[in-house]
Amino acid sequence: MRILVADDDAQLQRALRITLASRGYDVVAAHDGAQAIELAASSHPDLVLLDLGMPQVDGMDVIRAVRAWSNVPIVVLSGRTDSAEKVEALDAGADDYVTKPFAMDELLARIRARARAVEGGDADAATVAIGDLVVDLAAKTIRSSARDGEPSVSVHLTPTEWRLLELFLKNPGKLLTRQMLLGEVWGPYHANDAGYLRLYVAQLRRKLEPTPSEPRHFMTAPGMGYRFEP
Amino acid sequence: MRILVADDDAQLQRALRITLASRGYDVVAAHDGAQAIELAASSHPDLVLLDLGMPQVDGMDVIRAVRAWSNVPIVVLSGRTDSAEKVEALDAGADDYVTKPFAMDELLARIRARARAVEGGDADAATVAIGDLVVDLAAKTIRSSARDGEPSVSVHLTPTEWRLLELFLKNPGKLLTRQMLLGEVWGPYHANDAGYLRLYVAQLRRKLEPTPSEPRHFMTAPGMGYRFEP
DNA sequence: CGCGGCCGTTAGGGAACCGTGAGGATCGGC
DNA sequence: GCCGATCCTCACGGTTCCCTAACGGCCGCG
Repeated sequence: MRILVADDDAQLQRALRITLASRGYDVVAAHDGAQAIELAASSHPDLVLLDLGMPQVDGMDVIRAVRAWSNVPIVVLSGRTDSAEKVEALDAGADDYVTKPFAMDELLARIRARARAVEGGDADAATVAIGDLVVDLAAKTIRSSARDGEPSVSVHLTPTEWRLLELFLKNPGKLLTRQMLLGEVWGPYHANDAGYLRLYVAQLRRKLEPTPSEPRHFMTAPGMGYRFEP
Repeated sequence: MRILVADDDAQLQRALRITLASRGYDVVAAHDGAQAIELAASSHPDLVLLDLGMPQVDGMDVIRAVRAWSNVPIVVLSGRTDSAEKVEALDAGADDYVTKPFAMDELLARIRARARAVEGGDADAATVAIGDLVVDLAAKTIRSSARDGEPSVSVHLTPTEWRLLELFLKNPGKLLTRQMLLGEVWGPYHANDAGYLRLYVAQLRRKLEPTPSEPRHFMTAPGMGYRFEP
């Protein structure tokens, strides 16, 4: 998820960059309108965070220029609170409008809301790569990434396998105890049946690992549980 | 363009209804949360305007209930200005959040922004090819593409079959859960009647698949739902 | 060296799920 | 009032999935 941050205020620019990066976003920075238009085209961001009050090129022109060739979500930041400018920006193609000063957690929530819309429309987001396979949690599909002319072979997983895989992908690198895995997948009353886990982890390895006998992604932590390594 | 207005304040409700109707929108009114959930399913609105401060059913529960089966844009109205509630509503699935009192022209601009996203999605799926057939969602017609001098044989679908097909075509490649399909087509209270789905998916296959016994486009995902492959 | 615990693997039965056909109930047009 | 279209109910095979059970390999320990 790449976000283009266009703001001429160096201090705010820096704060946004740090905050967004810490949330796992990939941040591209622009310091004036012309640069914003250029980077919106060259860096293919998934979302644009745009300050209207930039020098030289009017922020409104940036919106119109970007909308001429792209449907990327645009979230506007502005110090102006009068509704006239809000209406103008939104009708020019902006998707949301936040007035400064703003609460950072609200801005992040609005960004998440726009990002959610992108994932719903395009299927290219929300995918996780694991080895040569591409996993799309929303669409529940697994396809082999394009290699050596091999046509995209799709892998089929059962509902229980999906629930287990989802837990692994959402906690990369972290140790997942048997108790936690069993509780999340089979409910709190089966927290002692370790047999289920061995079976379904084996199935995931057989379907997703290049060499199931020597797992590289679904590692076992003896006596404790399992760990997923991207 | 149909808008569901859910607000218990009769005066504001009336003002919104008149203003929206004068802008050419088709307005459906709900006066409490339970009615909002019901109408969101039965009237198939293109956008929901939701007041969080309604009695009996919490507005947040309305968001979650609707989001369980529908992706319709939700614009929240609320008197609360603290960012915590904004974050909660947006993360629950709301697309925008406007605090009262608000400027009417700003609200209308935000509604236009959300409506724009909906129409953009529709425009792409004007005509979809599926096998040898060409589906026109806007005109509600299906004809066989030109082949071997065969005159264009048209396929007839019932209203329910159209609603189901529309969902499939708008989410190509994605898994559609039973809950989502049943909620969108038959409303949230029939979310457990899986028999409907089997029957109507079978009808779509019989009418649209070259060999209904071995479907290539309407694939079933056992235990989860169905998937449309173009 | 024998033993027991832990993990991985395989096979099979029972249950849930899905596809299909026939038939009744409801609604609108003529 | 008749009739066709549409929607829903019900029951019956076939398939898929989940769980149980058992067996073999690896390791640490007495």
